[in-house]
Amino acid sequence: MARAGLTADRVTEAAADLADVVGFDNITLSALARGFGVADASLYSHVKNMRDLRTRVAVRAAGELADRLATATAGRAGKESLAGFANAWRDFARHCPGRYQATQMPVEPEVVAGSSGHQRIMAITYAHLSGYGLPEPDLTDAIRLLRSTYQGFFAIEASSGFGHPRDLQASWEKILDALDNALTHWRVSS
Amino acid sequence: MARAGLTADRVTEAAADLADVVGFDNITLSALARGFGVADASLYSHVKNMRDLRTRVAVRAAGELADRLATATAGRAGKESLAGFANAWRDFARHCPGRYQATQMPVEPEVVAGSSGHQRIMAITYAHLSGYGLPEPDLTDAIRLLRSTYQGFFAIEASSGFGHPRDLQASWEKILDALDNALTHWRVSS
DNA sequence: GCTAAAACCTAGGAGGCATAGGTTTGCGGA
DNA sequence: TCCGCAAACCTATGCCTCCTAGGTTTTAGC
Repeated sequence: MARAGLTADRVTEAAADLADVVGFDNITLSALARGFGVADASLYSHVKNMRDLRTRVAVRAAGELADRLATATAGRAGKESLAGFANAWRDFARHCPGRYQATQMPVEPEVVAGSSGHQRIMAITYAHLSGYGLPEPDLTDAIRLLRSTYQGFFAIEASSGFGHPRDLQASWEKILDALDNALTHWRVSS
Repeated sequence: MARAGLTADRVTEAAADLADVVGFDNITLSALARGFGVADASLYSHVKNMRDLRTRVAVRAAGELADRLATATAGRAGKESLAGFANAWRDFARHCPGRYQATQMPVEPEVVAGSSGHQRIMAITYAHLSGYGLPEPDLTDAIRLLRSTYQGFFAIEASSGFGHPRDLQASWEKILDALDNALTHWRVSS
């Protein structure tokens, strides 16, 4: 009978697609195998185990996110760069929820070191704030603020956790204003 | 043989304790049953199913968090209130990670409506910012900013996601300063 | 002591992860 | 062209988890 032509890459891609549908926490080797018309055990030739698969998805998703962030911040500075970065990130979280969740997965330092996606995200994050002229360690503090705010916002948005009737897009824009303001008037450590 | 004396409440408490150890996403009815020296099926007399158990833990944890937030903000205003609120929340997230995760669980509106913990958290959140004098809808926007930032920070902290060597406590204090500043100089909608 | 509800049991099915070890497919080289 | 080998895929199996059905034992109140 015709073979499915499995590959670690194809399995990873299918897992990422599945994650976008059912959530990164709910992907299943069995479901993937069913999708390929293959027995569960067959996947273990391409992926070490569940954890390995999730890590692969995380690395792949990080690469895709890095691409988006790069184009969104290219040639921009200041508030424009901040908004481009944040909106690109939010778009990714909304349109590819499973992949986004994957980018938040805790992974070993060795994996991060070997993942160009993770590396590029960090580099872009630092670079896109250069217009605000913050010195270290304040720059790192500021990045931690932004990262926390974005991640929290996307997580709450994804779980429909904002119950108040206030328009969410309006809140989002107000938050970006507030963050820009916080960066502009940042009080540098003595 | 001696009975374990199970109760929906005792099962919920045990589940919360277990969540603090293994993570809210990793609690297991089997593990709880083992802990009580009881068969898996016995637990179904007290909780409907896994989802019901998680919801119960979420409601209980929300109550505990509300207590802490209440005492942390009592008699304070402005920056003091902000810091008290934020630090109490962070303490909770760090010392009771499973319970904290439970408070973030998406629950049906009916459950929220019937959970005094969830209601009190919302009330305290709005009340503790009264000193900044923000009108609606800006107050809601500001609260969404704080909530996002805290939730994101705690999640990243819990997963050891802050890789940079910069002292985390220092970053946290800097972030609180920035948030206080953002609230103090908030630009109200026209 | 009797009774009814609450607490707990055994049995069993469905589905998920993972390993061991065997079979088929397809491709490069003699 | 055919051989052999590696990759792709298989069956069988074991363990864990959730959950249901239906039965038994304990406990508390009258």
